[in-house]
Amino acid sequence: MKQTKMLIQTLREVPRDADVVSQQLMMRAGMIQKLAAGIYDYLPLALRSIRKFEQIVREELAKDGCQELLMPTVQPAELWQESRRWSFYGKELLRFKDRKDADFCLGPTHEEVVTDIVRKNVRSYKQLPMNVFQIQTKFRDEIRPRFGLMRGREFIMKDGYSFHVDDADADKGYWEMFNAYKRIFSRLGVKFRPVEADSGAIGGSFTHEFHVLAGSGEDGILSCDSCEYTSNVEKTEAPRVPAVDHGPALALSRCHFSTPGITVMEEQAKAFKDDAHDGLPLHQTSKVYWLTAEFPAEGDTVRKAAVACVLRGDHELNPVKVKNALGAADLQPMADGEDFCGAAPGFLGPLPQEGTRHWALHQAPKDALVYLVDRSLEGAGNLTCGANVTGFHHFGFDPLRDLPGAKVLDMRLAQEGDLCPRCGAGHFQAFRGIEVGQVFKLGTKYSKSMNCVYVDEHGKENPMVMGCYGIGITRTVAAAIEQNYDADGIVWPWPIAPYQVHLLDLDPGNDQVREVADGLERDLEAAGFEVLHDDREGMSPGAKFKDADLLGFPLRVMVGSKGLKDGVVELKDRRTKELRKFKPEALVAEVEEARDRILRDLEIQGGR
RNA sequence: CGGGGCGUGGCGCAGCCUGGUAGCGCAUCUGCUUUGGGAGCAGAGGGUCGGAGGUUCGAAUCCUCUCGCCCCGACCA
Repeated sequence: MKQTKMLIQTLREVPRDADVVSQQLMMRAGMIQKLAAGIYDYLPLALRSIRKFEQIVREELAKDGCQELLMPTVQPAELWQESRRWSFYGKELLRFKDRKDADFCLGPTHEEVVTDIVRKNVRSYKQLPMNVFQIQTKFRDEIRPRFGLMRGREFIMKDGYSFHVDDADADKGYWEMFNAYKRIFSRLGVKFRPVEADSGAIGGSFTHEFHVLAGSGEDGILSCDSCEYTSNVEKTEAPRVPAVDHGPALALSRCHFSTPGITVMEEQAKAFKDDAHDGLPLHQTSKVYWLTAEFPAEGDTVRKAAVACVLRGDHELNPVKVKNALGAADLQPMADGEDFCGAAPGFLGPLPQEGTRHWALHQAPKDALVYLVDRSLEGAGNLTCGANVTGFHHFGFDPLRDLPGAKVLDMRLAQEGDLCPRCGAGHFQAFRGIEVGQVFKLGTKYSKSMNCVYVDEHGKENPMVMGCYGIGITRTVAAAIEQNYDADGIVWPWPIAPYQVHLLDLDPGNDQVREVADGLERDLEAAGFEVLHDDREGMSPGAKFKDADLLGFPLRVMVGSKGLKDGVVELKDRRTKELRKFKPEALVAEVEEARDRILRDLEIQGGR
């Protein structure tokens, strides 16, 4: 392919509104352009990568007998009303009316439509299990689209759905897809991790996310360096740290330490001084997070509760754990915690001070006030805690003794270096990840509400058990760039590079050079390579090098009069920058060798 | 939705405070000279200054309204 014939306009400068690497590089490389907030044109180069990744997905899913179909982007409201999501789904669901004033929406996902298809066509257990998927453009009207293709409003997604006769078979289907996803991301040529994830409000079911590892990732991941346990920090089980022995139990001493004006935990700990102490270790302090929980509505009343979460001073709170443990619909930091407790930030505590709303609630029925204690504080005593009096801390605090009715649970944020609670041998390593795929066991949520049933061998009707499986196609391509770039531009993984070889004619005005370059283009294409031939005239070699670095195809071939004078052309590896020279006749064989080497390296490095 | 910022040729920006011929770099086109890490010279094309209203002899510039976009936060896959 001649570059002069291709729609590629590279930019030397970074567009002002591009704020993540993948977006900057894709815009500079002329791959994408923004059409509106969160909506992008996929120009030819980008589309080639997208199509390549789609092809990998199709091939791997075909191995598990998944069937491809295509469902409309425009969906009628009726189906969404039937599943009740028409009202539950937020504003991300873009709704509109047709000319007859009927309600429609742009599909952010296709559970309703696929369930409708299956219930209309599948009647018998003999037809199950069934697994269908599509690769389709989705639309979610995100509150704040950002990060280019990583969080657009319009994006391409592979979404698959499986239907089963029972739970056990759904589990089987789940693990089948789990393994298919491992194959897909391995073939993609990026470093990734399947991680255990929080299943959120849907609850009960299990789910894995697939993350491409990248420093710019939005999600924190902890992975045991000894066993397979890898999870999203939102969910990671934190090991129970044994209580440190702080000597014979003391009684609670109110307002024992005065540290006026010092609000930072570490500095307070140093400033806790009395006759027997000159500062305390952080693990002898405690901290409290005051939250407001809202529970699912029962009738008209929404029940709220004040929640005090007590943790060791050097531990952090994981609100997702608290939310799940309480079964809360919503959990927020208490908006008016200072007023509630009667002290300034830095001096809030779990023990009530007379005359405050906290004090009043403390006397009242317990379900409006909940005390939670992290399990790493079980058995701990002689601690400090905020006094709920500005400038003061109590001493001799024993959470379980002093907070009657307190519940003990794991609610701390696990961190790098923590002992793995699964195997008890390894320690957590931290990664940042970009979520590009998810496998989810749905259960009967949709089959029940939409009456998607089959007849079993006893002639009895049962709801099908469902699973759903997504891969963000466009997001994955962007994530691959987030993981593979350098100061000069993109460094494409071979399997999704728009082209594999960038052939630079450094002297298009020179007939001999042009002939050799044209010949090499033909030879390489005949050997099965995808070649972009930079035949642009009147451009300095330096400019072509810069563009080639930016576009980042794995191999670069350079043909110029300088080299041909010595009878050689050059081959450069984009990633290693290794440069080799040889006769033009040897090029195809050399390129083949380089490809084999690159693919071999990918197999070793990719995945885990 | 709360806070902050920005809209000026395709891209990046200046001009606005203090109203008076719309400018610079990149990109594009023509010619000549160049040619191994974003070449030089000469010339050319391209902008209703986001939109509407107002003030004024005169508005990119001042005022009002409005639309769009970006960042931080909350939300979400």
